Amino acid sequence: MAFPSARRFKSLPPLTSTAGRGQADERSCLALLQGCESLPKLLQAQAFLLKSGLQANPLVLAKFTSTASSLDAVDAATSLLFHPRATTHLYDDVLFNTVIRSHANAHRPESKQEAIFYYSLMLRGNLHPNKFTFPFLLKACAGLPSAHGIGSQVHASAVKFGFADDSYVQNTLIHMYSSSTTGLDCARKVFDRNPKSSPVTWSAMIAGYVRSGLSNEAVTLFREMQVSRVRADDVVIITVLSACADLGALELARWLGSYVERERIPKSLSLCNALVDALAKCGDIDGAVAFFKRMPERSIVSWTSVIDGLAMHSRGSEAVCVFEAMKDAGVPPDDVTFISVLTACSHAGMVDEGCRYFDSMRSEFGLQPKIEHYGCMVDLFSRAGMVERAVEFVRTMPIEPNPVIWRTLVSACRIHGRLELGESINKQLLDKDPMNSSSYVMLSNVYALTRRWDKKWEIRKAMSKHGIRKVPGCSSVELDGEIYEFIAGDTSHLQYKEIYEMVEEIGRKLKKAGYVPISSEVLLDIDEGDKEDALHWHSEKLAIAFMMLKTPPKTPIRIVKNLRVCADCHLATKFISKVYDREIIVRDRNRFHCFKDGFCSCKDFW
DNA sequence: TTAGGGTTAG
Repeated sequence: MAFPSARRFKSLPPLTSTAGRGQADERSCLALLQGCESLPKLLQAQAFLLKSGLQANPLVLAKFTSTASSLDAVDAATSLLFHPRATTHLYDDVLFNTVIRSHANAHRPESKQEAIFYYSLMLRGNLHPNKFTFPFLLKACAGLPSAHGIGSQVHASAVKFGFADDSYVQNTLIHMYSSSTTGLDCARKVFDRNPKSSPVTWSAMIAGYVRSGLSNEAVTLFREMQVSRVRADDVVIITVLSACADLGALELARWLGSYVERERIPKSLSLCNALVDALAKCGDIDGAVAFFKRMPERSIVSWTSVIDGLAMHSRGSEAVCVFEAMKDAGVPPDDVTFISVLTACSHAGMVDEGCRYFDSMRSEFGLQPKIEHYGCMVDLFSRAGMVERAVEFVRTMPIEPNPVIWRTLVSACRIHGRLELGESINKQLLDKDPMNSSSYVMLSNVYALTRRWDKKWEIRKAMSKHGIRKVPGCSSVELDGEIYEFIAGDTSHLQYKEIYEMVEEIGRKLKKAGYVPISSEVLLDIDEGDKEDALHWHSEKLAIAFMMLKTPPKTPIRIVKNLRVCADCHLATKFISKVYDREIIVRDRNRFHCFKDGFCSCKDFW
């Protein structure tokens, strides 16, 4: 058989011999390849293989490719395998599986594409795939942006060769299809057809929902799994915990923590990390820190999760302490850690510390700041009211600013009363990024603040011209293990009349206590009385009223929002926390607000 | 040689 040459050959030293040298050389080659993890070692082995003429020995080649852990090593190994002078009649399915697996496991989309290329090479050489081939191949498909399209072709191939019913193939099919939003229905079809006796099948489908942002569906499926009495393992728990983190489902996250203890599920490092992350993102930062402290082993992910959690809760100085402890423990921070540390400084108004840490990325750790780190710095200056400095920072930064950075600046201008500057930046932003609804909403806010209703009307027209709609505000709460969602002005809830009456009652009590609604938050040119009404029905107030009705006095109320808290809801919630003596913990789009005794943990700084 | 997961600016 004749294989076309692979596309990316490294230049290889000239061959001194192509003849096999017998068993002794084969054994020494295998010994050399044992534990051959690093690239220099692999290249050394590669040279030895060529020298001894063993580069076409399938046993040696399979070993060679399977030891290749880094991308460069995979390249080096395959270039040797498909060397023009390699003796191709020795190629077999096992060898190709090894090559496909190495490429499927490499973290780079091009490598996944390569895996598929080698499969086509295999078929062109009239080699038949075996049952191991498809799980590798489908995993490669899952990593591609066009997973659904290519994956279904591979699926058809698995059917043709009679391996589609294998349980490993079925589970990887679920994973592959659910890796793209368009394939979620296909994944569910495969899932529904399966016996579902293994936790692998369940976690593949549950994770698919989480990846598509359907965490509620993920939790529902986990409950079905409980009913069907399949024992969850650590991977299932990790997946469901990530759904909890997304939803802010604290009760469920805590329940999973105790389930792990009760069922003696192995507390792997990843599982512990997932629990720390979920507890922090669900608002139980003290629980997260306590669990983190008890962990027998900690990775960079554990440290970063805890720093990030503290940052979200405005506990900047504690976050910085943990960061220092991490360095003392000999764990060097990476770029993700720095995003968390800089966020911590930003949310706690620690400008000097933030600048120092930003500089230390390069000077102490040799890390090149990315656009996200520049974004953190713009946010750091902006929140602290240093608008000029933020603008200057953007002007001189060595990377092209992206829309996120421009939006951060616009928002700073609005909060700190620099309306003209904000307006001009916002207009540029709309030119560059005309399809983003938040740019329109922000500019519309500026016009509302300056009472330029005609301009606001133009914005509304521009939005409808582009077919853009404002994302509706949504607040959710967890009660007895159920998640209840509220959307502004929503009347679909069964008890909506009671809820609306409660909102009215709260409003009356608040006014007696001195609350004056902030009506500039209403983006309509209606009279003041109607504006107050519109504010009443913000989703956050509906959620609070619902929990007031449903829980005993003094029970803390936890709310998860999809947008940032508006100024009026922020003020009203402060009053509610005092008047009703309730702790109210709100997770907004990017941080936590803990309202207690009339104050918020963000110190009105968000 | 086989499957499922895992911290990221606003």
